[in-house]
Amino acid sequence: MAEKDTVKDQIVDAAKKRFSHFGYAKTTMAEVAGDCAMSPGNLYRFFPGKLDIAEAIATEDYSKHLEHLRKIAVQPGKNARERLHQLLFEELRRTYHKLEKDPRAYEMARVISQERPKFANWMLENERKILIELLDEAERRGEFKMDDKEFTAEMVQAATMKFRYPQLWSKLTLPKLERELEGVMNLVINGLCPHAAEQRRLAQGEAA
Amino acid sequence: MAEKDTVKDQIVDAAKKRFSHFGYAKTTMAEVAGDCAMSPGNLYRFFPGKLDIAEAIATEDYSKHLEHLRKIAVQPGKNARERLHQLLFEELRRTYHKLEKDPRAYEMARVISQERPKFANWMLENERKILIELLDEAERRGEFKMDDKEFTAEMVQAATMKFRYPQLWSKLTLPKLERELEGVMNLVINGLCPHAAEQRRLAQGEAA
DNA sequence: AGATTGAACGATTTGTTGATTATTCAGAAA
DNA sequence: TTTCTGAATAATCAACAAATCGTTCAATCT
Repeated sequence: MAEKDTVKDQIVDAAKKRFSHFGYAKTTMAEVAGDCAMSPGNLYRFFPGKLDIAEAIATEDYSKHLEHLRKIAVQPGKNARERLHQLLFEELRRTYHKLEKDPRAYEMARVISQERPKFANWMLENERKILIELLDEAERRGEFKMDDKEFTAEMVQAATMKFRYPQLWSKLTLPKLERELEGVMNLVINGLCPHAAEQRRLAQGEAA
Repeated sequence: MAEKDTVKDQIVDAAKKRFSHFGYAKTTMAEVAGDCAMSPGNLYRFFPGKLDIAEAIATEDYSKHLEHLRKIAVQPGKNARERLHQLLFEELRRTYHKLEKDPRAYEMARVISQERPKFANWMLENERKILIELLDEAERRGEFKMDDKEFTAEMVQAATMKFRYPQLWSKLTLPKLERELEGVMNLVINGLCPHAAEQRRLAQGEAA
């Protein structure tokens, strides 16, 4: 089993190099197998298929990102608004830069989310868990107020959908996207209903 | 000029029949011309190209829809929350049903928004104007409170982006989309900040 | 003159072929 | 037995040819 894991890692490493160098479509299983000094057929003892290797790479990469987000969400010395702000902006900037400068990453993101819709869903769920923790703590501290935290987290994600895979949906530049995300975030936090003016001023003062 | 308009209408009518029957890609300019008892070349005295005929059809259809939305937005005897609710839901249901049951409509929507990004933008702008009027009146009546109405309208649109061309972005069913839109709308109206409880209860009571 | 045509042109699509590639599996190696 | 191989297979892709179609415009008609 430990043996298997190191072989899997070897395959993932070889594939990672090929994919990022030549792209997903342009690297063949035979090449990856060759890099690992094994036959193409043998790859299938470790992965069900080519896409699963790509998924393993994406999972590994994404897990690191998740760690990062988790740290942001529990950052001490910052209020919930600030942490939510940083969380959403980190998400936007990461995917924007990743897909912007790296056509290989873009290709892999497209293929995986096309062929494995479950994967995109799994990412959303993971982030929602972090979001729920943040909301939960914020409510305990009296910063936010909501009925159902799970549902609210889902709605925050729905409202910020546009900023998740920005270049799949619009051709907006990063500054414009950031301006919009800022606006949507304020809308979601403050709402349209008129309420205590000091609360609003307080919150906006802190965000700056 | 009046002459030209009736010929244009004739062309649009013929194209509308063909497009909805056989699809945009599968109907040729020669066929449309034949239906109008004219030569293919003559079509170009009335429209710059095939896409522009499709755009004319879409514009005509969309204008009716806009009228409908406008009526909803100024509906007497309903508060701003209710009218905003109906506005957003009407938008969701229309596009959902239109694209759901009619693959031809889906094809045309895809082609136009792909080749004429300006058109999708124009639709957004038109709806934003309605939204701004609604927000403006709501603020005057003290129902909503915001800094910049234009910007807020833009943000409401950004937050509800997911529900605009629902099937281009997700495979969710209409009931699930409606549930989400309901949630996002409440979030946008009430916000996350805690505020007067009676306001929240009042608003939710009215929405039901 | 202005309006209209339809053949001509270039771009796009379609159909076909051959090659490449992911995947499988019967058997060889360990 | 268990691990691995590599040829066989079926699916996909690439390249090329033929056909189709959107668009133009010189010629024709009114």
